[in-house]
Amino acid sequence: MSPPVRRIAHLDMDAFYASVELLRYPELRGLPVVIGGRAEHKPVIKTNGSKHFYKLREYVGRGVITTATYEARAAGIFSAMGVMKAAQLAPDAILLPVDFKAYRYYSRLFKAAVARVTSQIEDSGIDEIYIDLSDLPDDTLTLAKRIKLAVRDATGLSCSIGITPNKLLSKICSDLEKPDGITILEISDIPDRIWPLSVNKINGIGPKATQKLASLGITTIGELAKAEQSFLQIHFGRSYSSWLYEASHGIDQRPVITHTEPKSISRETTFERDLHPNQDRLILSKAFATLCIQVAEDLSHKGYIGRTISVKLRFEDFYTVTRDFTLSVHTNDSVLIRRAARECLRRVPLKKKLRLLGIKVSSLTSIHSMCGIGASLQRELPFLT
DNA sequence: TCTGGGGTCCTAGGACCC
DNA sequence: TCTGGGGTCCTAGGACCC
Repeated sequence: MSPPVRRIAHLDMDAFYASVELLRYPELRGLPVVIGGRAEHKPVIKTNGSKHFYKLREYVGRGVITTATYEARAAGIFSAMGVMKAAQLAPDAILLPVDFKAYRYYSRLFKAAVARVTSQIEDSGIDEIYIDLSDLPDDTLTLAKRIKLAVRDATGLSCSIGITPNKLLSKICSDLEKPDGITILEISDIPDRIWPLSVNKINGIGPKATQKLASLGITTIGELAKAEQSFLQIHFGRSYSSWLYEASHGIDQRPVITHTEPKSISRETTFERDLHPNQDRLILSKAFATLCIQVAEDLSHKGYIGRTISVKLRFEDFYTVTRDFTLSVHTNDSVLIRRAARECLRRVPLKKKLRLLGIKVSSLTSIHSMCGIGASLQRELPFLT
């Protein structure tokens, strides 16, 4: 007997960061607005109460777009595009700085609203979730409408929902009727609705795999589904090729995971200008110390200690290296983290200018889980007392 | 006009142990 | 003197995602 067909929803907030900003600045509705760049481009409130918004053409320097309103997307602007490039496409688009505190607040609001419908929710980033509706009595369209209404009531924001028998298909479908859409698909709809789409619509097929597939004459999911498995295996290896086959046929058994523990906590920063390892030594070591302190604070706020410390360096030519060092004990102490990170740094030849510096702590364990440990171990962990 | 910051997962080689 | 696998940990890099 085959297992019962599941009903898995993927909910994706529409242009989330930009939409949150429009709640704050409703006068910008209908205009091309992009979120990104550095913090100093906050709107200026004039003495007569009117606001001055920065435009893309006024921006100088590094930075990328994180979100754009649908009006700005119409000009060809997308996430991860350099701000300077976006400025060429739409010089008069409004530029707002990112405000993660606000987005996290609205993220909590919409997730809490959905949680009042069902607790079977998997977090999948700040603006999207998977929901397992299998055990709910109502029909699928009714549930989709109820969830969208709950999100709108709680936040004033719209979202798009895809509902299919699994996460892979639902993730594709939530994107099909954006914004404010509902897409419900069954397995039998795959040839008509999924196969015409480009392979990169599959979550897990990124730029590299897309390019490689294109070089093999495969651009749509349907073409991928018709490819010989032995042919794919030659080019992608056994594990990835069998996943490609299953994905293209809409096969995905992954459950909705309602709770996960973080695997790593990190901080990194891209400098305003590339820094020379010697001439800018003071600036660099200040940044290095700050990152260690920030990671240590993040760890203790979130209640974790870790024992693998990593540094990440990105040079002026974008070449990136990482080094890590595993301590014998877990820690959230910035001094221990800095000491280990410095050991990592000594293993990197510093010949070129630096663009980015990052610190990561992994091999995490929650301080909660350490509560029952014996006295001998506690002596090793003085920061717990 | 180059390309942010926070993550996850996978691969692969070497050390080390049984 | 030569020849084994299996399992786990550590380290480094890369693809991918939001």
